[in-house]
Amino acid sequence: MAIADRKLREKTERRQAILDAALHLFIEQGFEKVSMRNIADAIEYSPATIYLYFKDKNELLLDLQTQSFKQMAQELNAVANIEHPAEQLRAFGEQFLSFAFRHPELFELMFIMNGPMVAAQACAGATAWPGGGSAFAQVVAIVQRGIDTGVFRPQNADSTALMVWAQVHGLAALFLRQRLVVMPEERREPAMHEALAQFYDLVRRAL
Amino acid sequence: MAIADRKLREKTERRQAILDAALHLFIEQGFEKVSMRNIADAIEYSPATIYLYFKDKNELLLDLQTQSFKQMAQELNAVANIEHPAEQLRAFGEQFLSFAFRHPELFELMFIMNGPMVAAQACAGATAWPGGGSAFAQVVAIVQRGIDTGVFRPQNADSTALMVWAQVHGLAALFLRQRLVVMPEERREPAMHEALAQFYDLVRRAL
DNA sequence: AAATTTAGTGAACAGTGTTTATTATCTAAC
DNA sequence: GTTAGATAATAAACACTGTTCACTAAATTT
Repeated sequence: MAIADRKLREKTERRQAILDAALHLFIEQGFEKVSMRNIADAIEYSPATIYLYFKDKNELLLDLQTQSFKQMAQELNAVANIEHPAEQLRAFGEQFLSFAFRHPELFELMFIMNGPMVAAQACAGATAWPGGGSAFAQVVAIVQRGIDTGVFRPQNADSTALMVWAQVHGLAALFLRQRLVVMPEERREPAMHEALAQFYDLVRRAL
Repeated sequence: MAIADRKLREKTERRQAILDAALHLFIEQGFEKVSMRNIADAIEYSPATIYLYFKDKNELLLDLQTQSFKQMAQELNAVANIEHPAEQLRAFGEQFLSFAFRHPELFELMFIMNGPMVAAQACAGATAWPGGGSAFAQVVAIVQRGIDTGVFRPQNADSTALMVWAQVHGLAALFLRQRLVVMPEERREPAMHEALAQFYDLVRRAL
């Protein structure tokens, strides 16, 4: 069935073309300023065509979110070979922040926007979130290794990982959502990195 | 000029009536499902009337945000009389989380939404954010007192305060934005409180 | 009593996400 | 090779959104 194969291939190609165009627009102009019609214009199709490939806008966003998580996972692999767990956590945090700064729109999609999560919970059961799941598992693994090797004191690895995740997410989210206007412009980025350094100092001293 | 006084009073009263109606709707139905027309319906005025009292929707949101910060400040006063700085920080964190859980819409308005910050930066200079400013100052004050009394090791109080703020904000934001679906439903709230407890354990041991 | 300021509105504009009836095209069976 | 049927794409519409503006009616001042 060569014809059916080609049809399927073309279908997934067009689907990916829509995703690519959408991501481009979102990154360039931000999520608030890009509509389904804009995306349709960019790929030179009718708006209704997009709905042949995606149930709705949220599903499109979820697909982009999953792609973004893959990209982040790839970038976070840079910390995979650091032996000391505390040092590895520190590197992870800085890599995470760096990702958030270099790709603010992707960060928003992955950790702030509601749309993709609505789609995730609609399509799968209440517990399935492929992208975020593996990202969090990465943190849990680092913490667990720290506990297993006796570097960290015994603890619930998942709540410790949550503490780490909340710390880095909190810093990035407060900054990207303009909540650091409480401090003078020139102090914002330095204070973030100092806060992160202090946090990992606490981890190294007392975890 | 008794008439002018009455007019001014009526004007601010109607303005507050709009804010009250809007807040009610937002809390009940969420920000995404409430439009300017819905608010106008609730107060039995035309949509255009709202624009006689607010420049645009963002300005209305900013006013509600400022009110919300006042409410939170009031609730956070419960921790004002705790002597030990580390214990005070812990109580602050739990009070903060409690507020976020009891008033998820207000939390969203204060710490996540873009709209109010757009209005804030439009009406004032790039550094004015009355609501958030005093909230953050409260954390800085606790930390500073800890440093001054020799309980905490000397540090930049603002970056330490940022670390604390990011921790509690991160936990609340991840939860409220459905990012804790990575763990089983029954673990989510417990893991949050464990993470917070671990964080303040680190603070007590090593700050 | 007339002129003027003020408060409020209906209707419109340009945009949004989404659905549906309709058309054109490409595939499969006779 | 022609006809019946699946597939792909669309134009047009629906019910919304935030916002503006010409216009009316009432209250105040002269």
